[in-house]
Amino acid sequence: MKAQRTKPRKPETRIQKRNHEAILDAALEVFSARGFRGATVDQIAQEAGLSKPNLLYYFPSKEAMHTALLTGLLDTWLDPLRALDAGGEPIEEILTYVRRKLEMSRQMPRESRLFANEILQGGPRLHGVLADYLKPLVDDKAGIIRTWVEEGRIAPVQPYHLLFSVWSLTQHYADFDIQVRTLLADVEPDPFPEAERYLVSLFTRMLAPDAG
Amino acid sequence: MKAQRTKPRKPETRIQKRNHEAILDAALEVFSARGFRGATVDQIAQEAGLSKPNLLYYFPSKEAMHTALLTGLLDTWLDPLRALDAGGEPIEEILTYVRRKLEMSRQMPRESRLFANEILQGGPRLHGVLADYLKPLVDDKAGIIRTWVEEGRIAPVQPYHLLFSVWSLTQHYADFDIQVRTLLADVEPDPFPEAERYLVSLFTRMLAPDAG
DNA sequence: GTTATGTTTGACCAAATGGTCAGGAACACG
DNA sequence: CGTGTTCCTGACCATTTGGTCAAACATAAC
Repeated sequence: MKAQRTKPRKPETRIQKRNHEAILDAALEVFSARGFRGATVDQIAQEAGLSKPNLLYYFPSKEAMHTALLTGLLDTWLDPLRALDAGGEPIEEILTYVRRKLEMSRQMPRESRLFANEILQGGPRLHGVLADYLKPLVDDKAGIIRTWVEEGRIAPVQPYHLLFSVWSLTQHYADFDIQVRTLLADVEPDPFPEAERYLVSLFTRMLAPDAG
Repeated sequence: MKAQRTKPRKPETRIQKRNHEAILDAALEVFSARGFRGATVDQIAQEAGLSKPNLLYYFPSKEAMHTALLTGLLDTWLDPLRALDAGGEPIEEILTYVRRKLEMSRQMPRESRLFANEILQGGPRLHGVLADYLKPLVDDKAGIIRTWVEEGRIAPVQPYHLLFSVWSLTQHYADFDIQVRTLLADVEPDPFPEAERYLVSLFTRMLAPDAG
């Protein structure tokens, strides 16, 4: 009790704030490009412009940096899904979701690859989050989609697989960026404009409710 | 000349064949689960039931095992695409392609993850293959699809993005297996039957040529 | 059986890597 | 200023890891 009197959480110093941010940004850069095991603390330190012992002054371990990244970014990552509104016009809602996810693949490819790397390896550092945090959200949104189907406002689809398809189609442009760009090298320098057209068309056609 | 007289490639011993296979299978298991950097030679050795020095008797380095895997599996991996036939019925050809790719995700998830891991990291050990080997094939098949579009036999789509969508949608079920199974835990124990129905429906609706 | 070839391993090495620590430098604050 | 706190670093350590090697062991062929 008395021990708790002194401020339990000291506010961050100016320097702490700057360095925490620099480190997390560097860690995102390196982890997303090489995976957890493939990244070295030295690489992160160099990317952040700090010394290795200095990194470990701010984070107790490599693992801690990784965890801080995953948990810190998950919210942002799921924002577009959270915005899916049961009260909106179904097809427009889903198209907006697709557009926002694609935009995130364009603007935040490192985050996409960070999660992809993690899940690819069986998500050892993510299992809990998947089941406890992601699943309830997905169950909720899948329920919304099921309702839309039952009301005949979109074509009949399995809601979970619809969500999977949005994820895979949009994140593909971040996660497999090199492949996409290699194959499109002499066709389109920037894949995203055409990707948006393609995906909007795909979901529009697939979801259009059966006439009659 | 004279030096070449003695058989340039000795035929594989019985033991060599057995161990080469055991090692490559073990390497596939470990590399696909942990990535190149995350895999250790010891793990592969244990998985193969051999000692580490013994592995390195059959392959000169960890890198060599990885390369042998990638190049050896690429052909199999691209078989379904190669089978896409310009002379077939367009939508049926594409649906067959989708089904075969999905079947490969089910039967060969390790191979899928191996490639995914590699491309995710910028494909340092795959760049050449992508440009020299995959690209010509994809250019060819994209040409077929473009022709189908021009002939009005399928709805207008950007051929490359159509191929990307087949890849991402099908491989998602192998690469993100844990996520898929976690989210579907209390819905469907085996995601694949429903996945096939969903994907067939998706591509059927999207590709149906415009009436009139 | 002898010999040549192919196979296996324990012991070992150098480099890389995550992490520690004692002490020094910079800073905040009275 | 001076002093307590925060910040930073060079040197160091233990472990892991890819790879080597000499010598032992198995196998096939004559």
